[in-house]
Amino acid sequence: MQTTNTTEQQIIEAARKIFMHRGLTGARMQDIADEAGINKAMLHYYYRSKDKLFDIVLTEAVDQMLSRLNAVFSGDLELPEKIRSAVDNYITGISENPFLPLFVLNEINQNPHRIAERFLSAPNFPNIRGFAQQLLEGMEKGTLRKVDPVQLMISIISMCIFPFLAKPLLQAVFTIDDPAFLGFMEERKVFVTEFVLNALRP
Amino acid sequence: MQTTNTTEQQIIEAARKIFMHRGLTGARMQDIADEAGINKAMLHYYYRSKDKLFDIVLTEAVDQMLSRLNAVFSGDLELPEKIRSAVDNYITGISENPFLPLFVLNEINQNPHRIAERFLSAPNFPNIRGFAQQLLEGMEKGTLRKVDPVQLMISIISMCIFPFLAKPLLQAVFTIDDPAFLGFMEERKVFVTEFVLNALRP
DNA sequence: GTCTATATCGGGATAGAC
DNA sequence: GTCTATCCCGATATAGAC
Repeated sequence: MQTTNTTEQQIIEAARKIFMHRGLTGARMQDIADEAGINKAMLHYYYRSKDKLFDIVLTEAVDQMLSRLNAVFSGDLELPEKIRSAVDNYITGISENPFLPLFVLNEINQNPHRIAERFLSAPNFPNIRGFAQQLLEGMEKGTLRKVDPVQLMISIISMCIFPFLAKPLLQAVFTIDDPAFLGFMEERKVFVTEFVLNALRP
Repeated sequence: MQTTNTTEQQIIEAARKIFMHRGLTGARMQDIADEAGINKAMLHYYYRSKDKLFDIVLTEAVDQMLSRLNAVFSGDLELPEKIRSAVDNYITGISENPFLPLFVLNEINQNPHRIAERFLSAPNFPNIRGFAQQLLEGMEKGTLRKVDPVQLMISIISMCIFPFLAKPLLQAVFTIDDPAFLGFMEERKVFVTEFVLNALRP
């Protein structure tokens, strides 16, 4: 039992890459085989069907997104620092895997029930209540302007994720290349943090 | 030449519905024919191929999104009122066609070059400069906190669009049904407007 | 213009040799 | 475990009668 580059691993990695980019219906088994540098039949030998293979990739992806959400809303930092670190971690994480959000959102929209269940039953489902509680306390004390915590949480996530979803469009509109886009997202960490904290001033 | 419900029209409407929901690779010509209440062969009679049909739907969709962006950033209102009306119009517009953003973002990511060109060469490309200029003036006068106009514009759009992209997920996480979601988006119009204006206080 | 029947093709899946 | 060849089905596309 070798630790790296076993055939199963190669297949999963290839499948992840192709499925992420093309989606379930857009991906072809041949593409995955080519990407993995093996034969098409091997895919069926190790994983019985396209659906099975896809299921594994999707589960991994959902898990990964949940971990990120967790990172955003858990921990016991003070609010400003928590928001700063949340935005930072989130944008950094997605930068390493920029197709992940679109992939997950897509498949959720294709099959809401199946995936919603998977999210809710996940062991690492994020601790939303804790963050909301922390916000409410700040509002009671008067250090924060009163806003709906749910609206706020969704706004923070929106501002972090959306630019990745619309990346090619933004690049076209503002004529920026790939390195410049990364720079833009680095600046965005600061912008979003400042933006949110300023919006929450009483 | 009748004004409504010509066969071409029925086909386009059906194609729009199916393509929006399933994407290019996920949609089947049979589904479109069923939806239009006609025979599969008719699709090829009026529009030569699946690709041709898809192209028409996509072009329409891109156009529609550009119009919305235009609505957000054009006009000659004062800034607070402009932002309020922009958010309102945008959320209302997408509510009527909630699959549009995911559809467009998807196909942009599948084929960045083709679609980016289409965006940029569109006659109704939004007047971004005007809005940015308006912001800069406010910042000079000291009525607005200084921020990067591009980051701001993307943030406003993010907060309006993202909830629609993640709708099934949000519904699962917060256990809200369809009517409640609409209510949530109504409240969001006010929230986003207030949020942005407060963030821009000097 | 509208239908039925059919050709054609791509891609998922399996058989079987090695 | 790995390969080649092949099966088989679903989906696009076309032919041709009416």
